[in-house]
Amino acid sequence: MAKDRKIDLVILGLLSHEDLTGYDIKKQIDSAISFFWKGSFGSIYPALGEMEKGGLVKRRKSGNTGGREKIIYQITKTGMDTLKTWLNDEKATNDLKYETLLKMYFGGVEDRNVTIRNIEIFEKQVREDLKLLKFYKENLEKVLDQETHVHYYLTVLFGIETYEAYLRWCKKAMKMILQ
Amino acid sequence: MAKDRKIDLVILGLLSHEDLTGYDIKKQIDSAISFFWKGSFGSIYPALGEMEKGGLVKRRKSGNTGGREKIIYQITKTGMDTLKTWLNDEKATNDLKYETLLKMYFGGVEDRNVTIRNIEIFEKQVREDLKLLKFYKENLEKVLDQETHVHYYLTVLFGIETYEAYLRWCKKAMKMILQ
DNA sequence: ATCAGCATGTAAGGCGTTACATGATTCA
DNA sequence: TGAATCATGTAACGCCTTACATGCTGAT
Repeated sequence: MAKDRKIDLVILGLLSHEDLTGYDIKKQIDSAISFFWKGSFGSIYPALGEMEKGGLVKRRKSGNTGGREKIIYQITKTGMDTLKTWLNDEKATNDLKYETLLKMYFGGVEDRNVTIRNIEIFEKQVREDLKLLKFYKENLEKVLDQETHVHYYLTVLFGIETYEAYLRWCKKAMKMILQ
Repeated sequence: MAKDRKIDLVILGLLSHEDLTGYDIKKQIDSAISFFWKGSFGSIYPALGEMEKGGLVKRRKSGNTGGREKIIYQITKTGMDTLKTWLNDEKATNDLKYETLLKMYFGGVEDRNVTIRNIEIFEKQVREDLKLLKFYKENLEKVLDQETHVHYYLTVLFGIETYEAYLRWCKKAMKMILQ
């Protein structure tokens, strides 16, 4: 596996639950984990190819119904070991880039209305995302008896907790700027 | 200026307050804004060079005391305009990559002790960072009368608010896993 | 017929990190 | 004298995004 490429682990993680096509992987990244990770086709397909060469995943014989090719990938024993090794590795980098905060930090060169506007834009986005996260939460609560769903639930809880913190900050920040 | 390179804006933002060397810029990135933005010499020096060509920054005549060269950069009128245009631009991408959450999401393939350990590692880091953020907060409160410091203060408040949310999540998550 | 969604893949280019190369100054 | 800090810069390499190229299937 490539040295530091996290997309490989994301793919292995998804494949550890069920066999998927590259297209399915993209869809799952865009829905369930999109608020804390991103991935594009241009990174997924090449990664799948290299991982196949490396023996981390393999193609499953697919019942091609005469249509366009459709490659369903399956995780191998080696792939599963790689995933577990990573889970047990104590180092984890959380790489956060808030352009919004950059605009706060340097906002002093402009009129305060600009900063106010930037807080409003952020707040609007956060409210929308939070709504979605709460929807996920409700759905997961119906199936929490299954072990795997507890892990999904934890990430959703994380999202809700931080997004609510964002909203509290918006309120405080607005108050400070307006006074 | 390069199309989407945010390091340029960071540099312009820092130079809008005071003239700095590339080395100074790196130091400021590593201290004040490190919890929401990163930057290395390998990106700062080339960016400064290109921005000079583009007329966004210029070299200030420096009193070289016979020692090693030391280039002090100054923001130009064009640079200031670029900075302001960016501040007024409504789009801002907050790009978050939490490897910790990835490990939560896929934690189901391993024993729950692994997930517990990963939460503990995260919590330890958060506690340390939070201590530092609170130290910054106290120092800023002494100089809050100055307009610029209000903007710095806002980012620190953001950090504290979210890091405290992280800790609340750690507690909840631990409880869920242990039950 | 045509459009959205399914499906795979490549190419160009941008951005960034790490490691390396170089050398001065200051302090123990 | 040696280490830490100040100071600038380049080279190699890796990773990712965007845009493009291609074509099937099913619904309207």
